[in-house]
Amino acid sequence: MRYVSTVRTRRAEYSESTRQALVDSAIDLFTKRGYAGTSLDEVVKRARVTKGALYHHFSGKQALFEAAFAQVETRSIESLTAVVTAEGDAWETAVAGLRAYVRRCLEPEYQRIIVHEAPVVMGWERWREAEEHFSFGLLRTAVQLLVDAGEIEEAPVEIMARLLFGALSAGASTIASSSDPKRTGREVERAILRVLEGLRKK
Amino acid sequence: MRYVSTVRTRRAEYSESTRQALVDSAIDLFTKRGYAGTSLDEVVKRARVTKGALYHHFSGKQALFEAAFAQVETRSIESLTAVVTAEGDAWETAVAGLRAYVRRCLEPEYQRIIVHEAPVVMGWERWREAEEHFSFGLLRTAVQLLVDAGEIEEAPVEIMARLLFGALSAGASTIASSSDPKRTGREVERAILRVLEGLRKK
DNA sequence: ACATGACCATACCACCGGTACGTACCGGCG
DNA sequence: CGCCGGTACGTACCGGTGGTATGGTCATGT
Repeated sequence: MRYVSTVRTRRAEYSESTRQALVDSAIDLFTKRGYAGTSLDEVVKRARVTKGALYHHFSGKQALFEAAFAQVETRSIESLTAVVTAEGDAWETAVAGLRAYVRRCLEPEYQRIIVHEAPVVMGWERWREAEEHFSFGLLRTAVQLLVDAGEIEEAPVEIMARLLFGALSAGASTIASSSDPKRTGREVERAILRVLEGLRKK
Repeated sequence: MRYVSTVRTRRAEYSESTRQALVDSAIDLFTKRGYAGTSLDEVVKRARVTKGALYHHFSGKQALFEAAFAQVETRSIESLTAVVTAEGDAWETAVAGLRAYVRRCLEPEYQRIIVHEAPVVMGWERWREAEEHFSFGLLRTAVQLLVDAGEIEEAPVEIMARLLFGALSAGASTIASSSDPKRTGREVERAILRVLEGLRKK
């Protein structure tokens, strides 16, 4: 069967719908119980299909996770790019992007799936590669913009972005598990800002 | 049977030996294939015992992992405390400790078990609690010492230590997966030093 | 109209973590 | 020395899970 781009059959919509239901179910369960803790039986049960449907759309549990990963990341990118690519002072937009990213890190689905589970489930190398097109890629371009604008001193952008990424993730985890997330959130933001200020050209 | 502290029966030595063999086997396999990827059958096979022995010494796979975790961390602590508690300039010893820690992060067993797998296997909260007595506790005291010595500006030590911990882990991962680890190692060290210098009081 | 393939359900298998239970053997005691 | 209690395992088995094999249904191209 050839899918002509102009047409969109009803059957194709059904198929896409079940696929989407599977991914949504997966995101929900992976967030709550983690990768190892969720069974495919439960995923298909919530999506009201069977494993036959799952294995038709995905090659396995791993692939299902990667689809969930991509979906969560895509949702993030859409809102973040708007912030980072805004006009105006480079430093200000960078700080705004930082705040936005920290907020996103607080969402349970991002916290669990992207930050914590993905590196072990996908393997660090593959995770790194995937992140090039998503959050990390955005962060790196943001750092690059700061360097280009002469705000921070010349440095290997790749390395700096990696370190910042790690610090942000750790900060997000700290906030998420804090007994007073609001307060901790402010402290983390202040701390990261201080780090950035330390890197800033005088 | 009461174990009098002065005596050490031959039987007890055998038992301790098999326990140690199990932990060693676990460390080896967890490092190579990760937690989910290693089966208990293989662990006991390499240790030349059966699951009966394993479940006599440990309550389950999770407990075995935590034993491996503790062993790897204990090995690290011994060498690191020597560096950090050395006499001399606070700034210098902190930098030396940093170098030592980055080196340790490059060991595959530390990289995989402590940095990557532990937070998901043990759960972030429990991992955080355990790390209080190990690497992270050491890092935090190091940061505290710097603050006390007036080297860096006042700040929530807990938060700063968390961020540094995350940055260090990310740096270590970057080095480990680099095509030119030596060069990347130098760059990461320089980058982290620059971050620290940025925090330093003028 | 018929073949074809997309889409999905059902039944089943191999494997893994965990449990139940049996056993060999050491160490103390009368 | 004989008995006994408990430790330190080995063996057999179970429920559940990821993955596969097979078949059925229905839209769509020819």
